[in-house]
Amino acid sequence: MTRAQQRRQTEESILVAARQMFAELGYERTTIRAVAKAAGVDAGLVMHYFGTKDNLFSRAAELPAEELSADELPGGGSGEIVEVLLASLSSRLDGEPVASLAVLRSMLTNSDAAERYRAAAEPQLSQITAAIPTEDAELRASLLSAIVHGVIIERYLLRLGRLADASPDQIIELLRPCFQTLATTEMPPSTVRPAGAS
Amino acid sequence: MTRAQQRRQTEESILVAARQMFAELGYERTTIRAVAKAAGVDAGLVMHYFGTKDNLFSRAAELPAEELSADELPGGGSGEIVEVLLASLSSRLDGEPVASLAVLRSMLTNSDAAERYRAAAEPQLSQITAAIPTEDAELRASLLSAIVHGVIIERYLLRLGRLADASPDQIIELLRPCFQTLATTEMPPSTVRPAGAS
DNA sequence: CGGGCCGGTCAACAACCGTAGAATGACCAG
DNA sequence: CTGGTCATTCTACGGTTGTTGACCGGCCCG
Repeated sequence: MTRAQQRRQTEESILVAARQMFAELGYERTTIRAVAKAAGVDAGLVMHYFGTKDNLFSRAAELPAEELSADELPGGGSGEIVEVLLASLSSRLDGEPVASLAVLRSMLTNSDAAERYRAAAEPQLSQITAAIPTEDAELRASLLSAIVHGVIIERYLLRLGRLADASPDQIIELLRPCFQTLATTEMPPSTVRPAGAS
Repeated sequence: MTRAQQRRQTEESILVAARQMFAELGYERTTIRAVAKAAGVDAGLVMHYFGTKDNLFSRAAELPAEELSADELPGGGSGEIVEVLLASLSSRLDGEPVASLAVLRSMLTNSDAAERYRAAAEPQLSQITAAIPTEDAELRASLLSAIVHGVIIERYLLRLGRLADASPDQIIELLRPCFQTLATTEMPPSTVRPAGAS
C-alpha cells in the first residue's frame, strides 16, 4: 500500500470514529482524544490532519449533505412533492444515518452544526415552498420540514415510543394523508369540527 | 428583609440565570461560573446551594413539568384529544417557554434532561394512545408527539423558516386537519394516490 | 544508497472546568 | 452584648480539554 493510500485510510478511519462519537455524544462531549483512541491513533495526529476540533466536525459532517437534504427534489405539483418527501424520509428511516445524526445531535450546541443544518434544509425548504400553490406556502413547507425532523429526532435521538421501532413503511403510510392535507389546499371538509359542534 | 427571604431571593435569581443559560447554550456549554456571574454571586455559592451542576440543572428544569406536559389531558374520544393537543401546543407557541427550552436543548447531551423529558412525555403519550381507537394507536400517538416536538424545536431552537415567526393560530389551523387524520381512522380516500396511478 | 519527506508518537502547556474548604463578616437569638 | 449561625467570598486542587512542537523512523525519490 502506497503512502498516500495509507494516509487516506487513516484519515477515513478517524472520520468514521468521529462521526460515530458526534452522533452518539454530540459535539461537546466528544473529545479529540477519545476519537483518536477509537481510531487507534494518537490525538496529535488528529490535530495534525484536521487542525482543529471544529474542522474535524466539519469534515465528519460533510457527507450528510447527501444524507440530509433530499437529493435534488425534482420540481412538480404539490402531489408529487409529497411523494418525493415521503420517499426521502423513508430512505432515512431504515438504517441509522450516522452522519445526519451527528449533525442533528450537535445542532443544538454547536454553531457550525446549526449553520450546516440550515444550509442543508433551506434550499429543500424553498423547493417545497415552490411546489405548494397556496399563499401560506412558506409556512406549510416549514411545517412539513418540522414533521420530518421531529420524526427523525424522536426515532433516533430520543428513541421515544413506538416510533423507535416501527417499520418505515408503516410510518410513511400514516404520514401520507397528513402530508397531503398540508401540501394541498384540500382540507377534509367534514372532519373540521373544532370542539363543540353537534 | 429577613435572612431567609434574602436567601430564597438569591437562590431564585441563580435559578433564573441558570434556566436562561441552559436554554441558550445547552447543558455542557453552560458553566457554573458563568451562571454565578450572571446572577451576580460567587461560583462557590452556587455549589453551596445546589451541591452539584447536575442538581442545579434539575432544579432549574423543575417547572417545565408544568410547561412541558399538557396539564392532565382529559380523556375523551379521538376528536377531543386533537383539540386538547392543539390547545396545549398553542399555549406553548406564544412566549418562549424558557424552562422547556432548557430541557429540550440539553436533552440530547444530558442524561438527566433526557430522562426528565421522557418522564414528561410518556404519560402524555399513553393518554393520547388511549384516545385513539385504531390498532396502531401507539404509533399514531408517537407521530402526533413527534410533530409537536418537531414544531417547537424548529420554532425556538432552530429558528428555521416561517415557523419561527408565524402566529400560533395560523400554525394550529394548518395542523388541525393533519392531527385529525392521524387521530382518527378516516383517511381522505380520494387523495390517496401513491406515485404513478392514472 | 543516502537524504529528505512525512506518517505517526510523545510529552507538555495553558486554559478551563467542577468542586472543596477555609476565611470573613453581617445578622439574629439569648 | 455576645456567641454562633449563615450568607457569601476567596483560594486552591485535581482533572480534562484543545492545541502545540519536538522527536522518531520507515518510505520514496534522485
